[in-house]
Amino acid sequence: MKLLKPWGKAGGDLLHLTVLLSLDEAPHRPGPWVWTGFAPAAARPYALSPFPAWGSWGRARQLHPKSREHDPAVPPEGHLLREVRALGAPFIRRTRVDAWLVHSVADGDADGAPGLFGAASAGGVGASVDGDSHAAPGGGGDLRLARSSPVAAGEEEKAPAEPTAQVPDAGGGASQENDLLREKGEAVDCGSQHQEDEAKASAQERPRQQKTADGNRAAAKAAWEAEAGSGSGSEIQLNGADTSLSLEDLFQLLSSQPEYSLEGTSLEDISLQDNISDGMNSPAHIDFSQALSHDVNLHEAMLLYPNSTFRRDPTSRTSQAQEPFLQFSPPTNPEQTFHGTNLTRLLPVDNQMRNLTSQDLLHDLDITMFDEINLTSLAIEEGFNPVEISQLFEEPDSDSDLSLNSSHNSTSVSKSSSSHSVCEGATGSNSDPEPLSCDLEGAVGGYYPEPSKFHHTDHGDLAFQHVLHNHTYHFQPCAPESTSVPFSWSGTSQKMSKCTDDTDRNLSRDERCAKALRIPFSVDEIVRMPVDSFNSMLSRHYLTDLQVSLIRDIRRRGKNKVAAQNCRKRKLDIILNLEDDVCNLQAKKETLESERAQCSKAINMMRQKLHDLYHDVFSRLRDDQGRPVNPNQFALQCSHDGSVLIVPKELAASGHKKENQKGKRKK
DNA sequence: TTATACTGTCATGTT
DNA sequence: CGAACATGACAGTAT
Repeated sequence: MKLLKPWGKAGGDLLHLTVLLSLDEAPHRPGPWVWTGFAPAAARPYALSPFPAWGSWGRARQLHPKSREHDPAVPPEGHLLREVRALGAPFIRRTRVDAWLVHSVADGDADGAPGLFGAASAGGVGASVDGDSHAAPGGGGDLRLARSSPVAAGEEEKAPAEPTAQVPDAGGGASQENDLLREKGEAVDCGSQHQEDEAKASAQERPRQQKTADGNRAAAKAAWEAEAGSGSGSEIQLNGADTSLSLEDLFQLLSSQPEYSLEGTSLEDISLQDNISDGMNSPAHIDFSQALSHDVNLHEAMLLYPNSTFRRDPTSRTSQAQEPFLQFSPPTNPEQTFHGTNLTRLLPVDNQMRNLTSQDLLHDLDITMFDEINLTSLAIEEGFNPVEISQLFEEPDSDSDLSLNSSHNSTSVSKSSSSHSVCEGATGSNSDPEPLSCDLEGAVGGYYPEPSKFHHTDHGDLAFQHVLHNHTYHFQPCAPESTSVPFSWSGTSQKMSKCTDDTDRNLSRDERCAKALRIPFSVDEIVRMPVDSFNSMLSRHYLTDLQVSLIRDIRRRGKNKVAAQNCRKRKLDIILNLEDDVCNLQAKKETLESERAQCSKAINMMRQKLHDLYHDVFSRLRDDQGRPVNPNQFALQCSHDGSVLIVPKELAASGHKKENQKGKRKK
């Protein structure tokens, strides 16, 4: 059994609620085993096993996006839910994440290695359903799958015997799943192993939980458990003995589709409303059906204010989300917040209690967003424009852009070991995330045609240092060298931020390097300029060696880039032409073969006609005595003057030989 | 996770 | 001889 992990671009992507499939590869039970989960929107096109090796289903296969649209076998992106429906509702309803988790833990995943969505957790998307909760420092992920797993796993085995512990409708699905598990020999393994792991997990985790969970949270949790345990008020009783709303349960709920109403219990009726959004004003409750069908961002749902509606605008979301955090003092230790150790502290107390389950869920979903939110909230308190900060945070190139657009005292020099070019490093670490450790000494110390453009703002540096002093922001994702490169925060920050976003986002490495070294020509000019103009240009301007070197490198690389493009285009053309030639030749061959067949057919027809005519003539011939001529003894022979003679076959044969000999002699 | 396509870059040879 | 060009190979990224 394999779980399809979400992958793809994690950074900055909003978490969308979608369905993730996994395939059951058991050879004796072909067909898909469907699991559900969360995935970044970017993973959706691949949610149907893009790699044939991953499953026997093989319906969807990896195709280049260009070719995918031509392949009817690959379902369009928007049809995933329909595909899931087509696979059968019971499997969808009976999603079991914990079973996999048990295996994962047993395989050594308990140390916090990426689990179901652990891989994405590092990038911030999909971070965790699994839990990273295992590894969440400080026990932030105190709501673990494993917590409900033992019961779930036990239930996995006991499901047929304890149908009451299931969702009213889940009995059928449970039995089917149990059957599947038994066939795979995993159910027992799941159960036993799961309980062992649960014992370990609970032993390790609970003290941490007790340390980290604040009183409100504990109270809320207790209240919830009491309520759920009593079975009253909860329209869906999840996982029997363990009455807490686990992630797995949420998985089930969220991944189920509203039309599969869980035996008459639609998602809208699910007690999640009572427990997740109960604390909020009622209009803000999460509409899971909408979420499922419209990819509503879960964070939006979580952060909804009573009078808010689902918004997709990140800006509005940011500004909206920051409000609750304003009520709190900034965490004294940013690390604590950035790693999501106690995110609930960022929420108001009342919401904290009410959003317990959603907090737990969403904490695991995307820590990155919380990082962003924390940063934003902190920045607000520092008097910075949250939008700018958000942009900086989101901007993958913000490091380079910042260092490029602001004045610098110095930066590290990074020269290529293989050449004299500056800003090397793209080869090893391509484009955007590249450190861009350009040598700016020449830029700072050299002469520039437009020195007025440069404004060094000491107070800006001080402002940033102030920020660094108070909050050690971790810009590593976007600014590995930011600590050594002070930049202007104030005054020009707005302009800078705008410039960063609007103009630098799509700059190539050479363009950014050229900008960094204040080279007064565009990259396009440098590359396309004729060599004479280029040389005269270099001589006309006072340029440092570094600038000249960079310019020549830019020109060389630009030329070579164009050459490579042309070369590839040419190669592609050649290949296409060859393919065309092959097609043409094949068509020609087929044509010739058909012509040949037609000729053979015509020849045969002619031969048959001649044969018939020959016999017809003979049948009409009579000798002197009026008897028919025997065609075995005589033959018809055409003379040169057109007359037809009847000759004995022996003479005709000798006559043919003589003619053939004459013909050969003539030749 | 793996396969594939694309792209930029470098080294090297050719024009 | 140097510049431009062509191309194989490699690495990184996107899908």
